[in-house]
Amino acid sequence: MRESTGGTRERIKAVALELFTEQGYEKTSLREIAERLNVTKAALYYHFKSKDDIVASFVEDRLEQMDALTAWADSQPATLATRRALISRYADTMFGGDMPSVMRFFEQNQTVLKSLSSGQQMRGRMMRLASALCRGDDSPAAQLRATLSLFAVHTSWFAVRAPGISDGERRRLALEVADELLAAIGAEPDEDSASTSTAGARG
Amino acid sequence: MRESTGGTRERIKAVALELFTEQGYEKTSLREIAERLNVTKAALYYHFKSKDDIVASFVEDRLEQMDALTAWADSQPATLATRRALISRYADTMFGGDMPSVMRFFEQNQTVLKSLSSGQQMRGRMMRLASALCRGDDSPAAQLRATLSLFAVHTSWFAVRAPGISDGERRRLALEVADELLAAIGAEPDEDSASTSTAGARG
DNA sequence: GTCTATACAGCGATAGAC
DNA sequence: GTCTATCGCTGTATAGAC
Repeated sequence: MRESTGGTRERIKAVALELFTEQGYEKTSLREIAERLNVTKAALYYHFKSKDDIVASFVEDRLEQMDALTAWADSQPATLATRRALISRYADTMFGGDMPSVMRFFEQNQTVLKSLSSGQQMRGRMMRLASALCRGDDSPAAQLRATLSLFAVHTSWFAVRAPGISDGERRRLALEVADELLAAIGAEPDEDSASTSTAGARG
Repeated sequence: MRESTGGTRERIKAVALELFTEQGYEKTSLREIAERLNVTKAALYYHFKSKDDIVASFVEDRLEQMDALTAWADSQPATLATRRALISRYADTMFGGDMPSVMRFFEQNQTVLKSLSSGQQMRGRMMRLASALCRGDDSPAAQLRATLSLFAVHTSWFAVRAPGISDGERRRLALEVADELLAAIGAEPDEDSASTSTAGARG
């Protein structure tokens, strides 16, 4: 390992992630982070180029995770079973996995992440995941359903207001609703869903 | 009318809404707004108590709009038809209505609005709308479905990446998916959806 | 290589003059 | 109703101690 002084860099990451998630990126100052670690603001600048760079540091791992997820999906047949397995694996990374906290941070800081480069990368990965979820059906309805199924996983964290509900139940609930959305992808359109179908060429 | 100098207050509101939506609340400075109006920062403080207060000013109208929507829903029978009519009216305020721009601002600034008082009010109204959407079925699944149906309306703005798709088509699409989600509310559970059942094993 | 001290321009906000 | 001047704070940058 490269940290020689007891992993100050890792401690910064941990505290920053906690504070950013709790009170938001913009409302958390570097002074606040530094004080919590009993160092000065400037010390942070030895370990990170900027405030944004702190975010980038703990987003990178997550990017690789999502890339792996997308790559796996693309190697599977474009069936409902694959879609369901994909959303289930995605839920694993949100609920049980090694870093659900990073995703909570992301969910909490959507706005500011739009202007952060790492946020835009994350956004791109999200869209690619949604694309993987509706492979074989690039209709607008399928795109919307795929995106909403990802949202179901995110939303189950705060939308469900039940007294003593557990994380496991939230996960199961999210997948139940997500599965229904995914089941409607790839099915033949029973209505006039033709509309503007210029049959977009997708890469 | 109360504006004597040509409606400076209204001009501030208009410029602020535009900039906040375009580049985000935190990344827009009062100096930027003031310069655009050829006044100084301090002049803004005659018209508004704070930066937050500018947001509150154009959020208030929207709150009343949502209150009216919720009140109407509560006066109707708790049927699927009511739910569908409600989400349709909601989509009207997002797409065709008088101020879709305010909603776009909201969608763009979710994070910061969590700490703004007007944002919390808005959040509360959103939850009440979701509650109205699942009246008669307070199961966790129903709450999740109701929330997602609102998200379907929001999400259709950016999740659907089709070349020349129109606002009307986005609206129709959003309602198609939302209707499916709403149809599953209040229906008798055909599975082991017995709420607190600890049987979470899904494969 | 790790950190402190110090400085800077810009921020939201306030006080008081015109 | 709008100004100038100022406050404490922010993210960022650099010089230099160990």
